[in-house]
Amino acid sequence: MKTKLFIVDDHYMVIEGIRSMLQDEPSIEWQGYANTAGACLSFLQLHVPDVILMDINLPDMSGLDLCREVLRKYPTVKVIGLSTFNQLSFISKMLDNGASGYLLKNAPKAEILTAIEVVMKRQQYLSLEASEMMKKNGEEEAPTLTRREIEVLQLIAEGYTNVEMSEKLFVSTTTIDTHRKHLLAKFEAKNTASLIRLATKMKFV
Amino acid sequence: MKTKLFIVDDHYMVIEGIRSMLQDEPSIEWQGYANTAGACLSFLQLHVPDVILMDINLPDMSGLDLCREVLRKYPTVKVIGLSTFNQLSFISKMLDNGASGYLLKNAPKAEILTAIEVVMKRQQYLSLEASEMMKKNGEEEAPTLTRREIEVLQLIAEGYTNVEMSEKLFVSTTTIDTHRKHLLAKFEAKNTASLIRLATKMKFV
DNA sequence: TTATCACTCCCCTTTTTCAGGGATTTTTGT
DNA sequence: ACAAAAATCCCTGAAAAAGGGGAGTGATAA
Repeated sequence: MKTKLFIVDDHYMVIEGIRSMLQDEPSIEWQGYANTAGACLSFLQLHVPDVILMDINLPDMSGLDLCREVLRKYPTVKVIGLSTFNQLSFISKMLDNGASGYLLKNAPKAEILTAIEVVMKRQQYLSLEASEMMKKNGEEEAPTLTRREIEVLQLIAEGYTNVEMSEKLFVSTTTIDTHRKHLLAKFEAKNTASLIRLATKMKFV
Repeated sequence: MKTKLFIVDDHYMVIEGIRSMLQDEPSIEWQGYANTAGACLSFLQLHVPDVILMDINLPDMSGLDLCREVLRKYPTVKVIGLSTFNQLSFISKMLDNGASGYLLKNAPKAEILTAIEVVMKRQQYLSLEASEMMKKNGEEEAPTLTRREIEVLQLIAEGYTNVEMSEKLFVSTTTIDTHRKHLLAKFEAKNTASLIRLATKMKFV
């Protein structure tokens, strides 16, 4: 029984690479690829693969959202996240959204095959390098922010003062101050500078 | 006369993709690939290709430095930078370091061939999407900072206050304050928050 | 039907940063 | 050797942020 494989990635080179590596594998049935989340969802209306290799960064939708969406509609599909080193902060969120595993884009052929085998057995596959990176970077996990906090955070990063924000958002300056305190607490930052640095690294800004 | 092609990228999928796309091209002679800057330099001692496709991010050295190093030793080589969208800020630096062109990793086969042709004619190849992105982001140029200013900037980003920095660097708090004023002026930032945001985007932090 | 959470608002105090100056001493490049 | 750039130090006053409290409302989920 061949494993039906589909790929979503906006880099032709990556798609070509995987296709070239796996097209002669007897255990794999290459179903095709999509460059965008939209193209992926369209394809799934016609064919449902066993495994989807999915890039974290897509032009029209984040891989996070696409993953959730796909699994909501087609719960039997196994999703394996694809990423490069510097995007590891997203991976745990990807797993939270139901992905069965993740691979780094420098994975050799054997590792890709192993990952597909493992997730087909309904187990989780985590690449070694990546899970090590997770431990290192895992200490600084991105906090959960509310809508308003994200809004304020982004205005702070743009250089707005509390007074300016209060005028822009039609609330009191003390309200902004409260949001600010919550932001500092959630990021465990002692001042605006470290807050913005952390927020930028965690892609909030 | 075939064009001798070599690739430096730490993602197997990208290497496989390019190899698969170009291996049957009559105009291209595939010379091989390297995963690291070190491996690349070793290879070049034995064979000198016509064109090198070079990723901006390598594990052991930045593509910027590798590009400069390679061109210093082998000035006849043409280097084409490879990148994804979010690394465009590096591209202009890559060109400054002597690269002949750059491609995005979602480039189709035809574009890669065009790029190789163009740089072989000693012309520069800039991918359309990327050069557009350059224009947008090109307006905010990174200012020139002194050693001390970079030092202070990084400490600010880590959350140090002026007093803490003055103790760490064994200077007066007023000195730190002066550096800080210069930083704000150079970045045209009105406060610490926007300073750190800009500095992070420009890779100072 | 209570908690819980997000959002809002207020008080007070202290610390830190910003905005203006001005000025001296090292480095560094030519 | 000399000019330019960098690094150092100082003053004052105003503005902004941080630290520490408390508290009411509305929505929503258990």
